[in-house]
Amino acid sequence: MSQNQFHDHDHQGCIASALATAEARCAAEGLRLTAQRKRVLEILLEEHRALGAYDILARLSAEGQNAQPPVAYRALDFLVSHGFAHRIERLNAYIACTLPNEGAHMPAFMICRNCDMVAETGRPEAELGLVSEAKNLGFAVERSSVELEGLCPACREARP
Amino acid sequence: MSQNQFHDHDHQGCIASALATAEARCAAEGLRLTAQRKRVLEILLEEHRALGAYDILARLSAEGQNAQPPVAYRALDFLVSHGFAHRIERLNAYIACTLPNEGAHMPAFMICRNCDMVAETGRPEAELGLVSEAKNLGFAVERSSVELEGLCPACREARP
DNA sequence: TTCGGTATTGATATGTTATAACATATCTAC
DNA sequence: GTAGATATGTTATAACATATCAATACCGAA
Ligand SMILES: [Zn+2]
Ligand SMILES: [Zn+2]
Ligand SMILES: [Zn+2]
Ligand SMILES: [Zn+2]
Repeated sequence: MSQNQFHDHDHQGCIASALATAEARCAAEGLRLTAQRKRVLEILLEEHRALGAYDILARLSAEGQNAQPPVAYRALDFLVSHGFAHRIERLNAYIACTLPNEGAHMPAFMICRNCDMVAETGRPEAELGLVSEAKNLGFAVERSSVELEGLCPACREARP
Repeated sequence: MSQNQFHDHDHQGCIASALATAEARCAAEGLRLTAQRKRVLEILLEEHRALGAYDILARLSAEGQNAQPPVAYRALDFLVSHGFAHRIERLNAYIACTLPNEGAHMPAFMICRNCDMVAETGRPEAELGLVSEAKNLGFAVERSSVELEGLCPACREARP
């Protein structure tokens, strides 16, 4: 994969590699990547955008499944809790992790307000600063949600 | 106000000063801090916790107003868009700004998962790092949401 | 292999958060 | 006072998420 999801990249390879990683990690860790969970991950991987649970349900329904809300939420819970996907709080939506090899990590997201694209950044040095800043105040960070909203490179050029 | 909201402080003064600041800024900027907006801000200021729109509606109803959802959301939109309150994405809830003098700013929040207290930190150096990191990727940050979840000082001591 | 516990799925109902749409009231400027 | 803009009242509905319980699939131990 190229530097980040805002730039052109071999997206079929991007999907295949994420799926392969998920299968390998599940096998290694004794997790069950069932058909439903895998299908939801595939749906998330199709685009570098965040999908709502009901978007996923709509896709499943289009494939003939009569999927009800718990179906999507259960699969998403599995994927999120094991680090194969993330929840974007600002959008009430979900996106496949682009760094599933790293296991649990503290991602940061850039959300384009124009085209809805979402890119995940790797290990933002900055975040370590935040965590230690919190520690100085006596607060023990367990999870973080860092989401930046703005214009992606393509949309910046299109409407400067 | 003391260093942050996790520690004891003169909360009546905390409320009064935030209200005074809001009134002053609205006067200076030609904004209308109407009775409803002011009341919602007062409700938010009562505690250093985030309240959902429907929590606010319940308080308004308890005071005799038959307030419907748009009443809360409109007041919250006003308060948030002018920097008197913030939305906590992770909680789908709202909290009064503790730094209303600074006008628009990029806050970071620490959310205690045990007691639901929320503290706002001032100008986290770290965040500047995130923004410049995004810039390097060609992404123009316009808004940010930085929310840390964990245990506040009091809850850390209570259950170590 | 069969049993029994655990994890997953199916299905229905409900809870929670947020906005659309349109009417009415209030304020401000002319 | 009238007109335009802003704010509020009111109803309905969209969008997001979970509770509950029954049925089935899976997996290791007897
Ligand atoms: Zn890709
Ligand atoms: Zn874009
Ligand atoms: Zn206070
Ligand atoms: Zn606490």
